[in-house]
Amino acid sequence: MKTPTTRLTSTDRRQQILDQATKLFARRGYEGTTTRQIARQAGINEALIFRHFGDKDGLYWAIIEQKCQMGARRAKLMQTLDSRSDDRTILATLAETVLRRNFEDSSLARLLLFSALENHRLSRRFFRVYVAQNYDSIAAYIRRRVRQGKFRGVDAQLAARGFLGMVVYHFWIQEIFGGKRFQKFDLKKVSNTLADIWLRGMRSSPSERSRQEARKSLK
Amino acid sequence: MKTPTTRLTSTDRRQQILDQATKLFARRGYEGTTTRQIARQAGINEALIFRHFGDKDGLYWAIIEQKCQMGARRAKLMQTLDSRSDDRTILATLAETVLRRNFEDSSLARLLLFSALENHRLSRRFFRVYVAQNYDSIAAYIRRRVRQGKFRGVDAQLAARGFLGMVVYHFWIQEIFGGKRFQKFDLKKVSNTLADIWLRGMRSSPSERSRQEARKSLK
DNA sequence: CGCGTATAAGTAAGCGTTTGCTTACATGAA
DNA sequence: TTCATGTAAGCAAACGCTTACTTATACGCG
Repeated sequence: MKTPTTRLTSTDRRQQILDQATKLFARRGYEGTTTRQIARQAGINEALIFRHFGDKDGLYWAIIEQKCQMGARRAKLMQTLDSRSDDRTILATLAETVLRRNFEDSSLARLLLFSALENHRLSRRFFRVYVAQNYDSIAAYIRRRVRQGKFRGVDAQLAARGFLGMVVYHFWIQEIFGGKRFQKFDLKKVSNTLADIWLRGMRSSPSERSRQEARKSLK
Repeated sequence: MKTPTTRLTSTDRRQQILDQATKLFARRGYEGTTTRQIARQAGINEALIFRHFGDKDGLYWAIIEQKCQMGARRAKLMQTLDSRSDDRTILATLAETVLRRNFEDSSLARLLLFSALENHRLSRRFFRVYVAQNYDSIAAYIRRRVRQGKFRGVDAQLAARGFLGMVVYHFWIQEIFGGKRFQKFDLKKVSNTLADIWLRGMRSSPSERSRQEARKSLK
């Protein structure tokens, strides 16, 4: 009866449970996933989950915690914004990276949405790491370009939200709402088009630019 | 013990259950809401729910069905796009209306998101009525303006998605992700700013416009 | 190196509770 | 009187979680 399976170390097993649970929580949400499902998916006894994580909530926390650490480490995505390329390249690259990452593995996005919708207490840090932080980076970039007279002087936070909005919303529509069943889009085309619209919308017109330069030379 | 309450007619009671259930499903999702909660919220016995709707799924269907009918009827929101105002007014008004409606009652948006995330089978029609249809209206508007030489010739579907993306994403961040706890925004300012960015990004430059007119006169 | 033992990985079984849902009965309105 | 509105009570299954128990494995000791 007993299949003498090789035992895993505590950390390995912990990680395996974490991985399987992440998949399920991302697919069906916290309330929609049972600890029994997770155990079966991981091929282990349910009790192991509780030994490792205390309770279901603890498991969920551990998942978010892990995703946050991964997110903090990979925050260098936003280094794109410091590159010396032109604005169009920077923004199209940023958009393409965000889209590609999410399309390759939508579980993080789904987890974020689920936790925001159904479990606000747990999701605040999640939100800060994956959403608010990115805004701040983009907003800082925008403010710099405004100071340099390249962008119009609009609310940087709002403009940043506008850009990410275009990009992330497109992903959500395609992936979460199933829009991809009706229409497919070329990733590069989407990135370029959206970046282009936003950029033209932000660039200061020549007249504004000369006014800005005039103001500068006064000081 | 018995409080001799006045009885409701079948349709009235049905509607009352629908209303209360909508609130709860919007707040906690399908899996996160129990039929007992709904009964208590409506101040009735649980069995009444099953008499009216068969089972929990039937109740959820009835809610989505009702919301879809309401959505189909109010599709005239998009008539804004046919008004004779200038583009800036049209778009800012559209944005403001979408934002105001959602901020006043976020339950529809939450319901839409929840059903997309956790119950894909039920959500397709929902998606078509509340999302896809709006795209088509805006895309048609864009194509018209492109034909008139006022907008650049970008993919209309994508551009429409970009515009709604900016607006709807802003709402989601504020309301669903709790962004409003960190920063509040003036509704009119948001609408105007986002509409402005998008519009400047879409307008054809004078050189393009003259080229377009040259092409026109050739025919 | 072999070996016994402590320790932690892993399990079977089932606890009390809640879940969606049903049944049998009461009661107000036409 | 009739019949649909409404309820009390509870069922089987599934829920999160615990307990009591095996068993593989790392490791100190001779």
